Amino acid sequence: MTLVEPDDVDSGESLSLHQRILSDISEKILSGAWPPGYRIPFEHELTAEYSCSRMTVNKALSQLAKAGLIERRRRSGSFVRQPQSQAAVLELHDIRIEVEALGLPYRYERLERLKRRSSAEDRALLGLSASGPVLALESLHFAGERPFALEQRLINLSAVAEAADEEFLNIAPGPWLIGRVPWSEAEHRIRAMAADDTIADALDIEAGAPCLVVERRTWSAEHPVTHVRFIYPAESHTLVARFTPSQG
Amino acid sequence: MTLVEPDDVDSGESLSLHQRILSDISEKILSGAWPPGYRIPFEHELTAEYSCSRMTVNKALSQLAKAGLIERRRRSGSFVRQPQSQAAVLELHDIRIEVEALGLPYRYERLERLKRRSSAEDRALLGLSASGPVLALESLHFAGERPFALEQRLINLSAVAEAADEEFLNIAPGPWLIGRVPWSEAEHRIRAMAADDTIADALDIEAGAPCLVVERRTWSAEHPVTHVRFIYPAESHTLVARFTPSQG
DNA sequence: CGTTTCAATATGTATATACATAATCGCCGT
DNA sequence: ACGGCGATTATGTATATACATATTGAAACG
Repeated sequence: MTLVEPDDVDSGESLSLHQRILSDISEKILSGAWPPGYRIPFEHELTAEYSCSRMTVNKALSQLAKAGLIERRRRSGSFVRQPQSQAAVLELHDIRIEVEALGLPYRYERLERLKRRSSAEDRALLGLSASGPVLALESLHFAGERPFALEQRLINLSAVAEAADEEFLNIAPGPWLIGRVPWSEAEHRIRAMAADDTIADALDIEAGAPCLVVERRTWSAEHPVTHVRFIYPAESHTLVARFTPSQG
Repeated sequence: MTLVEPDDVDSGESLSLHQRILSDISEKILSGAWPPGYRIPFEHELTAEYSCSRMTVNKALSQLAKAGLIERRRRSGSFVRQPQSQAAVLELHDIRIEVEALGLPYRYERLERLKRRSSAEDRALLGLSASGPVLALESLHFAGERPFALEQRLINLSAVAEAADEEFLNIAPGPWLIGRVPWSEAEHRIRAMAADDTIADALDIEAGAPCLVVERRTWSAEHPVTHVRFIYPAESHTLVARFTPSQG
């Protein structure tokens, strides 16, 4: 199997060896270069590959195993796992589900789609250290006739290469990503915000009106996958607001 | 500070040293013996404590740091972190929120509360290796006058000692646990089930009627915290059912 | 021919060691 | 006093080594 020589990927600034092995291998798995069932190189081969000790390789592989990307079998080697079934890990805030739970018809509309090299802001949002290609998407989710949520999403194309070929006209990025990327961790942030002109226009509310913003960053084995920001008009969507303080 | 001598905790069967250090320390943190801000022993002290090498201690502490239970500062030591704010990590399937999102009045009722030594089944559900005290709770969540969901919960008292003193008459276990236990990982399982007599009686449906079962296991830094099973009558709650296959 | 045994192999865990890095403390000179 | 600078200290990362353990595959045996 053709492995990328470590020298070829030397664009990374000053990651630890351990981190580099980890991200190299996750990238190969997430990109599909190493499909499920594929036997990844033995520890002693990777030792030669990266010219480092077995302990370092072992630490990285153990971490990948803990993250669920690979499965390790004594005497046999380490194998890429089947992508985790969707039932195992739930995606929160699937807008379709939220909308339909309210008994309203759901509709999705893609507004913008832009492939670009990650800006500093993109990297901050995604939690990326190095620069690379990203896909920026802006979409609207409707509940009946009314705009229900504005979605601003960044997809890390280094982690999910196939997203570059998807127009996202008929499918929302969220559902598309589920099942394709076995995400291992997610971080949420919720806050209130006044709608600026762009948002107000998109959501058909008044500029300055309060909005609820839910941001989620998703990783797959230390590898940033996506950052998404859902913006809800406060009046039409008080649901998530109850998460914040109360709980009495 | 008085540390529990490793010899005193020798009831563990054959955990690796690394695992033992990890669970010892998480237990102290989760039980409150080492409060937020407390400086845990230095690596070289733990080295003496467990008579092992610094590498082993280091690996365990690094893992605890990654899980968010402690914060490590060079030259200063390692410190117990403030429990993660509720906004940082969302609790899914909070029944109150689900019910109120439907526009119905919410009510909670505790049915049973039983403190016992964990059975084999309890341990399997929680993912515990060793035996220990657990709290078994059964509760009902109402939407208006109708039962909305039956909750069967196990709480690992080794991880959440204070739960032993709570009657859970006026507060549901879910909200109670949030904010008290900084959970780091959760696993979900969704399936369909026919209601047996007990469930049918509790939910006021016919025996054999289809139910949706959502199970969640929660960990805090490798430490099993709780297992909960929500049982919804299929007709009254089609929301989560949409998670399963479709997504086309 | 089927079963048992044994050696080979890949991972699992632990050790001792070394050096890098960041943050703090205290000394010292102005 | 005060500000800078170096020594100290705790963690971060990596190495080489050793032995344990599980599993496979093949040889030995009844």
